[in-house]
Amino acid sequence: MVHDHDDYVEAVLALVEQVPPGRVTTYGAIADVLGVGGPRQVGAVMRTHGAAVPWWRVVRADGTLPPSHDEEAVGAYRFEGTPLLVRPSGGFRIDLRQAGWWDWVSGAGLPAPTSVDS
DNA sequence: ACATTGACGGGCC
DNA sequence: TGGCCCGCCAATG
Repeated sequence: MVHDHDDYVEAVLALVEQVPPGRVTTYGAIADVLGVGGPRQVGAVMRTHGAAVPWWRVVRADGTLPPSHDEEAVGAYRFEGTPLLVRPSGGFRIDLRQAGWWDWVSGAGLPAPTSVDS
């Protein structure tokens, strides 16, 4: 049960740890699974406790990179073979269509964000 | 109690 | 695709 602050933090980190290499999830998806709070709360947790988990596997809903440390994140993506979409503008973003992960062990049931489809 | 802020999201143009 | 605006939710000053 996610009642107090500490439990919430642990719940978030636990979900992030389940995301396998080469795949990513979003702040919103995590908030969705937890059923409480919102994407911003998840972001707040990652800001302070993200270092303890593979934070680069948590991106924004549009596939853009998590703020800061994008250099490190890119290295990790190349190493893990995370599907990326290169943009003419020079940057890139995660290809959520392929790398998206919302299939938590039996967190079950909670539907994937509709924004993820084609 | 009110205003501001943020590792966010979605609708619109 | 990209930028802008508004809604969200909790923490802070």
